[in-house]
Amino acid sequence: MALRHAVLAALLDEELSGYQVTKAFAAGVANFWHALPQQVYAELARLEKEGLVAGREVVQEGRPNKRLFRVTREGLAELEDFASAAAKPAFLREDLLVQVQAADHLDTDVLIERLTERYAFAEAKAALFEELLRRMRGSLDEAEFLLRGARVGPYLTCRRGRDFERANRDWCRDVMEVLRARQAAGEEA
Amino acid sequence: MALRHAVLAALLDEELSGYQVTKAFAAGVANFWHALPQQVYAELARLEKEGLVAGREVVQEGRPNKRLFRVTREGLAELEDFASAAAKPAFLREDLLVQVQAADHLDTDVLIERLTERYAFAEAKAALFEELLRRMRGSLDEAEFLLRGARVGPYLTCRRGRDFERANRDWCRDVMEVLRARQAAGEEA
DNA sequence: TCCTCATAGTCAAGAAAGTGACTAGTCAGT
DNA sequence: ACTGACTAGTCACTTTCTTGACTATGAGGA
Repeated sequence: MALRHAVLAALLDEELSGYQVTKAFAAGVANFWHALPQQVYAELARLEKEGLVAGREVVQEGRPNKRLFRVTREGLAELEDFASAAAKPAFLREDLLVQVQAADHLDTDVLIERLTERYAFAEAKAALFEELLRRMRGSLDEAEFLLRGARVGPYLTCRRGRDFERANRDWCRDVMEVLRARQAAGEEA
Repeated sequence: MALRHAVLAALLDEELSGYQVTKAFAAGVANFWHALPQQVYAELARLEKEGLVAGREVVQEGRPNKRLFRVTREGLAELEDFASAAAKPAFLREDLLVQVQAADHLDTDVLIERLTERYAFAEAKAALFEELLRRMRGSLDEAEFLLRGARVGPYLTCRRGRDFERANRDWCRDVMEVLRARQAAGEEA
């Protein structure tokens, strides 16, 4: 049930609309958690019913009205509770890992296509995170920001996201190199 | 539906019992996918019903009988199909990331406890993967094994697992450093 | 003018994953 | 004699996640 805590964490620093929260959890920019709009709205409704977040209607002109949510005192207590319990470590769970696991029994060229796609995706996502980090830092250099900046939490998680995608990119590169070298060695024989 | 393909991939190189497959997917040694015994057995049953794996009973003395499974031609075709479609990239989805995201609103000492736990876990798991890699390599050095060893697939996924846990460990270390430095700076002021 | 994108959501259904409990025999140690 | 760990599984249930479709309005471009 970490989505509920992820939503709470997202709302800590500013009041956001449900729509804005869904954007934060969207595929491209999910810097610390990912979820679809339907999940987010459902979770917000549950959180509001339980009094962990409070919503208020904001009437807008030129576009649909929206509801802005903020975390209540009870919501913060819930988060503190969550943080006080041991976090369960996550597992790597990638389709591509399954495909590479079977590499010795599959067509190398097909696998290299998959790796190339994943490489490009990882590269793009790492660049996006890098850009987000730059914006969070503002004019400060990193060491300065980490020591004195407001809100390092989102910065630190974003950095993990960037490094994760960099690691994915590098792994894809290495695996492609290995597969190509073996292919060449095989043809030679 | 990647568990089914993960199970197929696990059975590619050798005939295994359901129990052995559950061990391969267990928390400690899940080098490319993770699942509980119940999930594994259920998936094996489904795969057998669909003719993607074939099981045979092996009578044992001194311990319960077991069923050994192997991948059929249809099963391999299914895996090839799976590999020919684009793999969907996974997201980082860690409780600890949610906790760190909220770092600016939570107690630093509590968070450092969580980070210390995760650090130790990551370190242990990375060491386990390292040991597995050593065993897979045997007497060959890595470059030699990657070029000429049999079955590099499992080796490459295991390496990703090791690097993932190393990255987790390093991130935990860095985050703790940042949080401690801010704590010290705050007390000083 | 039509088409698409962005805002701001909602509903229903299904697949996948996780939890807890339980059977049953063997072996090693206290 | 009892306890706990290992082998080898199974049943039932719940939560979580994903898929797909659908409602509105307004702005900008071809």
